[in-house]
Amino acid sequence: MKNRIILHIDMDYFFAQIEERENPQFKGKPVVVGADPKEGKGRGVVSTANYIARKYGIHSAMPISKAYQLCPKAVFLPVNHELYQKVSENIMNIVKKYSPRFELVSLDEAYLDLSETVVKPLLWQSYYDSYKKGEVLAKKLKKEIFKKEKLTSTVGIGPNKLIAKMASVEAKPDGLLVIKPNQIQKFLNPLDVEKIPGVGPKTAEVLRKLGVNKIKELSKIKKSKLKEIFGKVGKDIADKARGIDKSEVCPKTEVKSVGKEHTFDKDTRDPEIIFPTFEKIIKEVWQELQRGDFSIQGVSVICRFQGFETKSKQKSFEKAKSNLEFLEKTAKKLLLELLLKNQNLVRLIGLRVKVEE
DNA sequence: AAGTTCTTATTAC
DNA sequence: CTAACGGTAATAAGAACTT
Repeated sequence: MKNRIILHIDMDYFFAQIEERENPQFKGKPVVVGADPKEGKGRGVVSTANYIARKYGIHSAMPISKAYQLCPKAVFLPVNHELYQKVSENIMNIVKKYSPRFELVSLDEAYLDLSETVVKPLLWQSYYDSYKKGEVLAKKLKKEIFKKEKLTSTVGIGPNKLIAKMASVEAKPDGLLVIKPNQIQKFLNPLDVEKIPGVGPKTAEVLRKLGVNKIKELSKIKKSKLKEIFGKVGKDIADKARGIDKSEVCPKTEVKSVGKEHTFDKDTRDPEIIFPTFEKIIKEVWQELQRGDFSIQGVSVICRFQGFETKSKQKSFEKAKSNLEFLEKTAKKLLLELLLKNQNLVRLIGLRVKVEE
């Protein structure tokens, strides 16, 4: 299908909005969902903050200690994953009804390919008429979700996943933004390069040093030049700056690795803390592996030390293994090697298993 | 020299 | 005082190693 219409839906400040819904007494107050702030000594990060909290400068992924500094009187709540999972299922069951071409991105995000739904049925209509139909559909979807779940969402619509996603980001909260093919450049040009999915802080910093801040400037750089600087992703970035994205809605990717990690309350070197924690991690990863018919192709152990220096050690196997004793033996050996080579205090330990099938 | 494995970095939600 | 930074997963690049 050449001319597609893709919809991206993103729930507004999802975790925090659910908490507001469940606890009306929080309405009007700053709400921060994430790690325990522990009077400002917490080690985790903010998962989601409502818009009132954001006015204090609090945002996702911010250290919870900083969030506490910015607004100690905010309502701080732990992540209630079970609840959000359930609400997510309810919502996604609604979203799915609007097109069979459905792709779940995370608990609060999904794509729909509306092409079949909205382009084909009336052959006499133009591709542009279909955008109108898409917009009507989006309004209905938002309304249905709000009626049934009392939660607001934002929808973006465009000719591909990239534009749909970027449109929804610009439109939130409680928004709807439709970008037709002839509006792509106008939409992208004034946005910061970091608005492109795949351009994070590091890439943006390199671009900034080249005097490139806006997507308009980025789109003027030759693809070959970007490829030179950023390698394979440079090519993608060049396409994205021009609004080009051929990726399909749906393909559910198979699991390639399963892992667990844990950050200690304090940096430590105490074997009475480190090893029992690691045993637990191994057991949990093994549990997770049992949920599918996985075989172990490789084991990698991660240690983050004081000062955030992160080291990993891995071992892969020609013929896949599948027994707990082997996993334990290999993982412990790798951890020992890491700890011997690095004498600093340990902040985090983790285990990741490469799997097949 | 080529192919595989290991290590680190970056990104996203 | 000047940083503070979770957990899970994918992917890419280059180093380090086998063969």
